[in-house]
Amino acid sequence: MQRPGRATIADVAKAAGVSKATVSRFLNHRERLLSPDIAARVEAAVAQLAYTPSPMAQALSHGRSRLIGLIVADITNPYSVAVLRGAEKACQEAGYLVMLFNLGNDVDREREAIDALAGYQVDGFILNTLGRGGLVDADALHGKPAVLVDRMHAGMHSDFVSLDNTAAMKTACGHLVEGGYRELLYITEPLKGVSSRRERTAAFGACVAAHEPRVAGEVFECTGDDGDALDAALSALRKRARRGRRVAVLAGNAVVTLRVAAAMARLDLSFGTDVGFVGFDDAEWAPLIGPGLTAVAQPTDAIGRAAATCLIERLRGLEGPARQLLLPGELVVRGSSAAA
Amino acid sequence: MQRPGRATIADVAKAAGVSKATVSRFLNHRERLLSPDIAARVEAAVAQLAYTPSPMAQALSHGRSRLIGLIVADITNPYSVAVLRGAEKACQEAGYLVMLFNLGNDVDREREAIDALAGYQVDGFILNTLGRGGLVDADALHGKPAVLVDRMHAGMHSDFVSLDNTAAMKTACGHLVEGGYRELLYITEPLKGVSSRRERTAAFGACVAAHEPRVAGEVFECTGDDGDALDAALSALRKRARRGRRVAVLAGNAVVTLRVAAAMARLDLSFGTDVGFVGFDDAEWAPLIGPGLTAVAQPTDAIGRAAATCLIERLRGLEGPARQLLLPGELVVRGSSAAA
DNA sequence: TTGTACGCGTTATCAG
DNA sequence: CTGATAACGCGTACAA
Repeated sequence: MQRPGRATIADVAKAAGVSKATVSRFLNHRERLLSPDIAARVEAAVAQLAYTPSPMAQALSHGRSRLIGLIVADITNPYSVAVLRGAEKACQEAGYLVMLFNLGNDVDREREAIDALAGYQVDGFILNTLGRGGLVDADALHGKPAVLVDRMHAGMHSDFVSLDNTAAMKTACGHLVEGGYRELLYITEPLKGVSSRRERTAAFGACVAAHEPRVAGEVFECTGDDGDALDAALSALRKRARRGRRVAVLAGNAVVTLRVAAAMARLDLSFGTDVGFVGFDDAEWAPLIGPGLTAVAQPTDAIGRAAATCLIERLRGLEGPARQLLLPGELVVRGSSAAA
Repeated sequence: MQRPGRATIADVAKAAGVSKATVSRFLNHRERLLSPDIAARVEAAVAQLAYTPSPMAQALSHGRSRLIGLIVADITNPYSVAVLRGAEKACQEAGYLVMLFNLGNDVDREREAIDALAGYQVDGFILNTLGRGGLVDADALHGKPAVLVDRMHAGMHSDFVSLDNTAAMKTACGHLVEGGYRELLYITEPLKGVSSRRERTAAFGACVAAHEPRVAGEVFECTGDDGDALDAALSALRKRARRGRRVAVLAGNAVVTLRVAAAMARLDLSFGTDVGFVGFDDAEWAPLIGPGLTAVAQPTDAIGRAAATCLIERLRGLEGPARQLLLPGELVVRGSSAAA
């Protein structure tokens, strides 16, 4: 029994009557032959002392830590949590541990986060951040590989995993148009150069253009502070509906969906009857609001898994240009987008 | 310029023309006097090379890693995320980093999680788990301190931080009784020995007893699989309301609230008019369901902070018996518990 | 006040 | 096939 920590490789070596090197080889280079009796002795000693190598010491010596740094812009965002969950699962299966760093929406802390994580010798990064706090380039990453999730950073050629925003938006718009909606309002958080927001907004514009002049569309950037502006936008939309032209809102993510739902309640408007609705992100509460909220469900688990897998492939030495994985969303139809 | 990693203490020493020990002292023992010119040289070298000590090597050598292991039963639970957020903030402020391990509701992986984290020399643990997978005692913690959050483990004398369940339940019940509700149904996830669930259930029983025979109460354990049973329980409750005796449901947490809301929709029942409602956990969507869901808001951020602070105090050497921090909840009244 | 030498636990190299 | 030995980066007795 050891008093302080766990058994070390030296303890095992002593117990087995061999050298530390032999023990190390027994564990790491099983392919090379060891004389059977020595192997047996080592194995017994390892088992008896319940020996586990110290990842810290391994990291120091061998260079790899089997740690993956996951940086999230805002852990409050259910999307991020869902992705994190998928990534964590994949990492654990591959023998990696995740170190989480939450930016709490403080853009400037991204550099700090990377440095802190790099200090612990993480083998690579999964980044779900804005990437605006001081140009996160390959250099700032301390030469370690990274995978970007949902948000592309300008001038960074890392692997990238995300929802296929263009296709998803096309599906959502198509569904509404088919259901008879003719005035579409896309509500998004302020673009601020966030790639996913820009992509969705651009795709929205393209969809509307494809149906013009039968369909009209508008974009509204919605901040958290200014509920009045949102109310105004919604009631304007409602008023603009004339001659049976039905109106609908598309929400850029779950946060916006919540804001829209609150505004609808304030204005005493009903989903589906007064205003059609489709939102990105299918939250657990989506079926319970009004007649049920139609949503574009993101394959968050798959996105997280893909990000982790991608990164681990790189860690295993995969070379080649940056890859882009765009995963398809799924439209979950509920009462809020009922046809005429 | 270093090719591989960052500058090491040796690089700084060389650049300043001193020994590694001097550099180390300059950083760690500022109180002791160093000759001013040497100090200046070291300082300059440190700045110029942008030197940062490797936490890994520090951990290996000095024993402490400035890492805190946070083990969560289920990261999908918004409560856990909120607590995590508070804990993470406090940790960062104190210079600690959080390593997250998510059990994904797999009880048996708790031991695995602790061992993995201990391998990385975490200085202590924050545990939000069931504590049933193989008796997590002080021994299994590798001698490191721990703080329990929300769920007490049997036979473990660690610090404990949680909502004051008894007081919160008393407030919730009192509010309903005062509002004229006379038939109360408390719906909880299966108790399974989870301390917080048991406490709330016990407190519910006590509250009902205090008002008997004016008020009647019942407890229903609601699994995720069996929606029919929940529907039956709800419609039974509804039927049992006679002679103007109003009925209400209390939900043990946000997950249950979601299930209840779904069941209410299936049965075409309305919150507030048909059935009163108060739920534990005030989720962001609570105001948007029906007439707004009355909720017991937990001080999740404070709980997380308190847990982290508690642990860090122990890490700094605080002795003494295990402490219990019970933080008060806040009742947020909305339409679902409207008075007669 | 500063430098030397060693230990932390592991892996890799190089002899044997 | 196996055993010394030198890193890895840092803190700290101990010596000067």
